Amino acid sequence: MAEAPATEESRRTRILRAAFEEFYRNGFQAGSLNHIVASAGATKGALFHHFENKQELGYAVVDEVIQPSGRRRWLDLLEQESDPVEAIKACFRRNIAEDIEVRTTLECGCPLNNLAQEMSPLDEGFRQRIEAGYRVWREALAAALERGKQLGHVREDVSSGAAAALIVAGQMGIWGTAKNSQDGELMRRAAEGLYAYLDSLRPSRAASV
Amino acid sequence: MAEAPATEESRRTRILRAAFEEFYRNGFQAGSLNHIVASAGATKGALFHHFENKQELGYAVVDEVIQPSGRRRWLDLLEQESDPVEAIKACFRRNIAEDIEVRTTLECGCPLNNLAQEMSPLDEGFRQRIEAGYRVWREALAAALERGKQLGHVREDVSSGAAAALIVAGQMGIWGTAKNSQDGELMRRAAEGLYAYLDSLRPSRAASV
DNA sequence: GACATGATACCGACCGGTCGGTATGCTGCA
DNA sequence: TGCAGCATACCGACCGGTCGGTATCATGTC
Repeated sequence: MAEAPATEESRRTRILRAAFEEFYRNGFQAGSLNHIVASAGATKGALFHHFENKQELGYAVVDEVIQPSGRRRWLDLLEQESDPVEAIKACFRRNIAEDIEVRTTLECGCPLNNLAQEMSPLDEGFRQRIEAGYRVWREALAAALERGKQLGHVREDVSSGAAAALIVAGQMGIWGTAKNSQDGELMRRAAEGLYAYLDSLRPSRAASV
Repeated sequence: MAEAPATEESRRTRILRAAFEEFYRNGFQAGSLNHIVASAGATKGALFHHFENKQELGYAVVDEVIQPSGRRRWLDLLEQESDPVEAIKACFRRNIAEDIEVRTTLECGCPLNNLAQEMSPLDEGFRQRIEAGYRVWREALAAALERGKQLGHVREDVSSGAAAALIVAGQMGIWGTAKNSQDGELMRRAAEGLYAYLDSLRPSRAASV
C-alpha cells in the first residue's frame, strides 16, 4: 500500500501531467524539472526512474498527452461529418469558443505549435514527432476534401493538398494571433476570414445538387 | 584604441546583432548573454554598459532589428502597388522564395513570431511591442484592401478586417509550417492555398472593369 | 507457511556547470 | 580632471542529472 492516497493516478501519470503544464506555460527549455516534481508531489528520483532524461520526458508529453488530445479535438469530428467544409468550420467554431472561455489556451496558445516553434530547429526528435502529428492532420483534411468532391460539397478544381496545408497553417496562425494579442474578438475575426475561404471551396450555387 | 579593428560598427550594434542571432536560434530565455558577448567579440561589461539587463536587450532587438526588417519585407511594397491582391501575393512569393533559398529562415522561422509565441504569456513588455507590430501590419492590409475596393480590385462585401487578420495569421502559420516540416515544397503549397483565398476576394469577372 | 532472492518504485542530498548580473578598475579622449 | 566606454574578476542562484540507499512486493523453493 504505497500508492497515492486520494487519487488513482500513478506517479508516472502525475509527473507527466505536471510536465505538460510546466512545458506548456514556460516552454520546454525553460521548464524546470524541480518545478515539475514539486507540483506533482514527487521527487527527482521518481522522475528519473520513469523517464531517462528531460528530453525523453518531453517526448512522452508529446506522444501521450498532446497528440491524443489534438486527435480528439481536430480529427474525430472530421470523420463523422460528410460535408468537409461544414465539419471543419464546426471544428474551428467549437474549439475557438472553448478556448476563449477557458482562458488558458487563449493565453498560452496551442501546445503542439508551441513545442513545434521552440524545438523544431533544436531537436530532431521533437521535430519529427510533431511533424508527424501535423502530417496526419493534413492528410485527414485532404482526404475529407476529396470525399467532399465526390459528394458535390467541394469544387473539383480545388487543390485539396494546398487547402489542407492552408487550413493547418491557419490554425497555427489563428491560435498564435490569439496568444499574442490575448484578444478573443481578433481570434474570431481571423477565423471568419478562414470560414470565407472554406465557403469559397464550395461549388457555385448554380451547379450544386 | 579600444574600437573594433576591421568593422565600422559600434560595439553596441555588434552586440545587438549577435543578440538577435542568439535569440533567433535559441529563443530568448535559453539564449545566453555569454554566447552573445563572445560572438560579438565583446565583454559582459560592454553589454551591461549599453543595456540595462537581458530584458532590455531583448526589447532593443525587437525594436531596432526585427521590426524595421519586418516593415521592409511586408509593408513597403504594399504601399507602392494599387491592386492589394496582387501586392500581397507578390510579397508572399518574394519572401517565400528568398527564405527557401537562404535556408536559415526556413529552419528558424519568423523572428517576430518566434518571440511572440515564446514570450507573450511571460512578459507583457514583449507582448505589447510585438502585438503593436502585427497590428500595424493588419491595419495596413485592411487599408490596402479598402483602397482596393474603391478601385474595383476587391469585392465590396469582403470584410477587410477579417481578411487582414487571416492574412497575418496565414503568414504566421505558413512560416511555422515551414519551420516544423523544413519542407519548402509544403510551404509553397500552403501559400498556394492562400493565393486561392486572395483571388476569391476579387470581384467576379463579369463585373470587373 | 516461511523465507531468501530479486526486481521495481521511490527518496533526497549532492554534483559540476551555467546562468544573469555586479563591483571595480583601466584607458583614452574632451 | 572627468567621464564615457569598456575589460576583468567574481557572485549566488539555479539548472539537469547522479548516486547511495530504502521500502514494497512478486516469486520460487523448501
